[in-house]
Amino acid sequence: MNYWLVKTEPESYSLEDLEAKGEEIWDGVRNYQARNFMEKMNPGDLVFVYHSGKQKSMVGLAEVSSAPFPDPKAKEDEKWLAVHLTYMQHLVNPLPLAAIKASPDLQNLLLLKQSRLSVMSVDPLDAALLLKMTRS
DNA sequence: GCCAACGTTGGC
DNA sequence: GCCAACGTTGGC
Repeated sequence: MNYWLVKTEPESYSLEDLEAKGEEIWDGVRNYQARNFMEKMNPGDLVFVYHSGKQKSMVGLAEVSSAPFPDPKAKEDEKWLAVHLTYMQHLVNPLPLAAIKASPDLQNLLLLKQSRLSVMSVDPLDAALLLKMTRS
C-alpha cells in the first residue's frame, strides 16, 4: 500500500465537500511531479487530506478508489491524470502545519520541502507516525 | 499585504 | 538553450 497527501483550498474544495459527495474525481492537477505521483496510485491507497490557506492543517483521510486515468478536462494532446478519491473520515485530531514543523521526525515530509506541490507521496513510516499523532 | 519558491513564457 | 519577466501558490 502506498500513502499520499493531497492539498486543497477548502474555499474551493473541502474535505466536507468530499464527505458530502462520498466520492470525487480528483482532476485538474497540472504539475508534472504531481502527475508522476498520481501515476503510481492504486485503489486502496491511503490519502491524507490537507487544507491550505487559513486552516493549514491535515484534516482527514481518503482512499484512492480508482486507477489513474486520463484527466477528462485536459486538452487532447496533454497527458494529465485524474483519480477517484473516496471519503474515509475526518481526523480525530487535525494536525496543524505548525505541529508538523515542530516534529523532528516529520522533517522530510515533502509538504515541508515543496510548499507548492499539490499531490505528493508520504513515506510509510511517516504515514504511521501521522496516523498515530492524529489518533485516527 | 508581502514575500519566497517555483513553474511558465517569450525574447534573444 | 539561456534568462528575465511574470503569474501562482501558500505561509507568514
